[in-house]
Amino acid sequence: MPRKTLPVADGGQAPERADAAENRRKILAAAAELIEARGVEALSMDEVARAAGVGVGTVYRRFGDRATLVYAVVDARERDFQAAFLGGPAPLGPGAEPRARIRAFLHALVDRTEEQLELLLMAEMDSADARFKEGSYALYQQHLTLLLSEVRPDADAAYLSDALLAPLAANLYRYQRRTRGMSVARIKKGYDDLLAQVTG
Amino acid sequence: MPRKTLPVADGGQAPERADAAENRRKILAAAAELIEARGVEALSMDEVARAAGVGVGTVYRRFGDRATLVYAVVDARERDFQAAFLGGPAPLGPGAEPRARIRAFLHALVDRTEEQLELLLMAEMDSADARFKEGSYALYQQHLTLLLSEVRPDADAAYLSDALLAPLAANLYRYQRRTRGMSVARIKKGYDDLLAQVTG
DNA sequence: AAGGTAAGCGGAGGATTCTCCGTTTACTGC
DNA sequence: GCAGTAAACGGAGAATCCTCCGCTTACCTT
Repeated sequence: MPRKTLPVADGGQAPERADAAENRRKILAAAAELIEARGVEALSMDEVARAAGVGVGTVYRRFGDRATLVYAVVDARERDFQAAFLGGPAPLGPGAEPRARIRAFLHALVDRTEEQLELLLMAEMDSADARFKEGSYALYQQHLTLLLSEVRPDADAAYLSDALLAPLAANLYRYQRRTRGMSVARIKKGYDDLLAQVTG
Repeated sequence: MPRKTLPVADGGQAPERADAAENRRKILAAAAELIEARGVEALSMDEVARAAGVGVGTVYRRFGDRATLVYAVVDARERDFQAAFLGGPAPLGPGAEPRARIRAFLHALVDRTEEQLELLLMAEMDSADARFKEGSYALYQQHLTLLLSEVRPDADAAYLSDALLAPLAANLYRYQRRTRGMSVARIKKGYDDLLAQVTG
């Protein structure tokens, strides 16, 4: 039953040979281009392999599965956002008080979910844990945990940040927007209320 | 590209012919049995069809896709839980004060997520919105919204209940439990803290 | 109770994802 | 340089999901 076999995360980080690195670049570029051109829905692994000029086996060795590949594309697109909250200007970046940074961070995250919705959705659907394992989730969660622990040192900041990021799961977000017709403003307002309660 | 085509929810509710209803029953029973016997991972639609004694096309006409079928099985298993919070004894059922009911409800939901994790995971992965569209999510969300609006009439209860249910998404829950090693108790405690803040 | 019709049925086949493993290639130590 | 080895490559093929459409059947109307 080859439908899905979650690839075991290999603990050791072998330094990756030169040809392998080159192929990773080619594959990533090809995937990004194909998505740009025809949408995520239409992205097939065979096609990516052909466009990148490698065998399909190579695509799978580098990226494990579809979801991981798509997340890699998302990540590449988000590099600048990540730089912004790590080292950019306040209130997103350092300098502002924690409460303000948390708020700015979550609002920004709502915006990027809105923008990348299609991609995120596709990636989430293909693999149960690519979102957490491969995507930038770990980074976001860590960032939020740190900020929260400053504001509420008594609480389980790690759990709390999971809980605050959870409503941004692509499938829920899409359901709220498309099926229930909630506006982006309403979602942000909902977050504000939540934050007002949680961060005091 | 036939990988996925979300079935359009047909607004009209044609009353379903007798043979169709019978086949639905047979398919559901076969699916439940196969899952029981060999796990969700190994469940193939062709196999379900064969075990139920119908064509594979019939399975798809009745249930649209894998996710919907799996959710139907989950729902069948959860009938009693649903009865418990709708009409059972307090604090889950009516009679207790809203705050206590909310707490009992979420704790119970954590337990059922723990129990049905494999099934929920599989169903979530196959379809982006089967969880919301087909599963009992709507019921849970409605219930929670009602309780919340009693406690916090000023807030956006609908959004808030989405946000409180979001951490129970199977993929996040599994990640917390398996990869990060959080205990069930810790998760419940996290909820308690959240509730203490949100419901005052 | 007979005829008409909308709904249901079945299973072959297209499309896709991912695995497997024999062959090729980049790096290391001498 | 050169040989040895671990890593990477490629693509055929297995497994699966879901669609399509010609045939069949339950239900309603008269």
